[in-house]
Amino acid sequence: MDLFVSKYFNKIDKKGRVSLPSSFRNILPKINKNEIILYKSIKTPSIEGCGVGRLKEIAKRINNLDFFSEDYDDFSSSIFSEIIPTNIDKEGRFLIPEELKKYAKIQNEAAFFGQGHFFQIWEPKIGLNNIESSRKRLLEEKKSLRTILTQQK
Amino acid sequence: MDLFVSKYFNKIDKKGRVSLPSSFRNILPKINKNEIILYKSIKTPSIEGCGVGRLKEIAKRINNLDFFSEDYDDFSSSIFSEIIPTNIDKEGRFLIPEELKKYAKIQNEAAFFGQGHFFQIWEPKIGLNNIESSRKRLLEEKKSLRTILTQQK
DNA sequence: TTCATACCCATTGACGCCCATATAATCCCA
DNA sequence: TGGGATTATATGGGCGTCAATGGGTATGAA
Repeated sequence: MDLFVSKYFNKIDKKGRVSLPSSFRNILPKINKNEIILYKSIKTPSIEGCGVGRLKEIAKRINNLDFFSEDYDDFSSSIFSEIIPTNIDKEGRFLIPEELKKYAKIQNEAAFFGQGHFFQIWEPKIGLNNIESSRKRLLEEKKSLRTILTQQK
Repeated sequence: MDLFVSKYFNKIDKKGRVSLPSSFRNILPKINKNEIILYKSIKTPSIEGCGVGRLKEIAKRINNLDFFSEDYDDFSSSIFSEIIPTNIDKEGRFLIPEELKKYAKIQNEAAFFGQGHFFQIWEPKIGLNNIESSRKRLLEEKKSLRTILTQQK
């Protein structure tokens, strides 16, 4: 499995350390296997993270936006300048920067949600509520959900 | 036969392990033959499962959506975070995650129902009742299998 | 010095791997 | 073709390993 999937709830210890779920660690490329990048989610009060390789993908997507649009400026400045490279220790733990912790209202426990090519870190209750709302929105638009889930190649 | 078909009733042992029916195991691709993915059924109190190949298809489709759209967020959080990859041991057994067991009210025995490209896991009595009601609904609405099978899209 | 962080070591519980057995299915040969 | 022998499947249990977590200490920057 080479995608970030599933949910994990890990504790943050006195020193501020938290384990990146083992299955997430295994997805990181062997080179840079002890580094992830973190940044504020644009649309939600959560932290997003991924391996360093993913950064290039994001850059490409932004670059495809119209260079003179407001979106371009907005994304470009809100993403790149906000990115925080972070090291993972030998036990697979890392420190969540204070600013990001505050942004996501995280205190003693962090919820890790797989999102395919990246993952999110939430305050557990807020995160679960958000998943609930996303799911409701999708179910209301049954047609698109069916298309994605049931299409055969 | 490369489809999940038929019904099986297997016991869950003290450690929580249950055998994936042999005929289901044989359908899994040789690569990834010891991994399945599980998730809550959207419409019924049951667990659905399939091989990892199917997930990659879905991931590809989601990734093709507009990266900055709400749909993208909704799909990725409702689908990827709900998916639970699970390993199958050498004897062909796996663990049903607690959360899913609770969702499907499964305790000591699990019913496996083939559904073609995926399968469902039910609490045996609930599952059998569901089949019964489905059958009744079909009869009451006087739909014949023939009607359904010959319908054009 | 003081604070922050990385490294090292320890603990606990869960899980994977291995081996064993019973029952069922299949095979094979006289 | 009958019946013993082999194989497959479902199931049970021991035990080592790993993931998550906690804490001590060294290192380095302010």
